[in-house]
Amino acid sequence: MPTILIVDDEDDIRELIAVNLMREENYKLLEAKDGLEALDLSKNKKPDLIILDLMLPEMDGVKVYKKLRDDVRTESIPVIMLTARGRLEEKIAGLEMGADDYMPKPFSPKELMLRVRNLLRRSNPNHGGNLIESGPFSLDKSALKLHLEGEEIELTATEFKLLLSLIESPGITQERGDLLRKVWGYSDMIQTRTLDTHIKRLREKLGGFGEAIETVRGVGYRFSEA
Amino acid sequence: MPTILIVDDEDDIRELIAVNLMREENYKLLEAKDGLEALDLSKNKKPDLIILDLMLPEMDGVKVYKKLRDDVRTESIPVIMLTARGRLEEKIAGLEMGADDYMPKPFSPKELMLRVRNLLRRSNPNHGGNLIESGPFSLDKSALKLHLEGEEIELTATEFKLLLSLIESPGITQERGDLLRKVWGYSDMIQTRTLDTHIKRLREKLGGFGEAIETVRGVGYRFSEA
DNA sequence: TGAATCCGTGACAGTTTTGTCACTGCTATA
DNA sequence: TATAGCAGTGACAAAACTGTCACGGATTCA
Repeated sequence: MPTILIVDDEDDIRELIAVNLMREENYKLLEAKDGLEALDLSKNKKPDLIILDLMLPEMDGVKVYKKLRDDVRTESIPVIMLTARGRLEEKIAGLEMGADDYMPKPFSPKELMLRVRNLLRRSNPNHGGNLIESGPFSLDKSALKLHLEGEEIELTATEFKLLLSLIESPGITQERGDLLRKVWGYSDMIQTRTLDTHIKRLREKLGGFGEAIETVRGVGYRFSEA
Repeated sequence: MPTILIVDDEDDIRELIAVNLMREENYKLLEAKDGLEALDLSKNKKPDLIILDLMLPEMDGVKVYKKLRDDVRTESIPVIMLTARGRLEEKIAGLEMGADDYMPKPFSPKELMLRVRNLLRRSNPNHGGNLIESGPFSLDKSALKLHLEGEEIELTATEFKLLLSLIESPGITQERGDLLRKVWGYSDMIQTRTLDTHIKRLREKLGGFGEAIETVRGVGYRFSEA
């Protein structure tokens, strides 16, 4: 759950952004009205992303940005700059400073969402090693959940381990004994129907994508990325 | 569960190794009596580690080793060479060829175990991104288990997610709301005793190490690596 | 085609997990 | 020291999870 810091002196703009961010994703928000507050929050709460209006009272956005970049605690946080349309010099200044992205005002909330999502993905690839992806499948090892085409699918602990075992070796047939060992810790006991039952439950939860788990008769199962 | 290929023409040595490997760890074993069989198995079953006796009928171990290294499918598999004591020329030849380790015969099973474990750890660091370690804690994201000072501790799905959340930000205090969001997906509902109860259960399972989860009164909890 | 295997499936009961609650104990502050 | 707020704890019932089994369908091979 990434934390996003919104820095703008206009209440309604902060509100607009906040509402749109909260709608689609599970973000945590921080807000700041001026540069000093922004710098303070950035150091103490360390957001994953900053949305920074360049027009600020007291200390302008460019100054804030430079101060952020000068501190080891904040230098790597990606920043999206908000700038009034047509103020080209600001835009150029922003890009030259190495800003990660900028948005001219007035902006489309949808577009902002997309940029936020992209930047977060870029700066935090793989969700800290907790995401394993294969085709449309995205397994979250920290939440024990599966994301499949935008849908979030709850898995039980056993289902999760089983799917992870399969998905970690795409295209490779895993013998029944292997899977029983990996998931259940069984050392022998091949003559059990437990594996089949759990495969069935998994396939059910995967809906149409259940076919990604292929049966290899007499051997075991294989995950094939679509 | 790593696969280990034992290559030796003497039945009793293979047996000796097998028995010792199986005793302490959860390895899967393959066995080969001669060089041809070894090469065949290496390509088709792809072991994570090979224990190779240099004295083999037909094709000697050095030749087998060279062939392994010449094939992209097997070149990165670590090899432990077994060599008769005092045959210094073999020892040197082995090391020069880039062998990963060697053991003079007769060898101590215990020592062999240690070398196996070390090599596997070295060649497969982090268990493929599934291990997260902090002090004596080692969380296995694929098995949903905790290893603590050699002991294996079973965790429920909720306990696992909670401990992972804490352990991923060592030293950082996480607010009650944050943890509730991360682990349970609650968006508000701070006034619940659920978190406390699960913290208690976790601490119990951690035994003496339960103190690693510190209470920050009025705020939340913090994991501190010992 | 027929026999033998192997796999898919639905039902079910035992077990484990889970969240809640009431109560107790602790800590900070005045 | 008194008080209020917060955290720890044990018990409990509901819910979820899990493994097993019997049966039926599918596949392989002779």
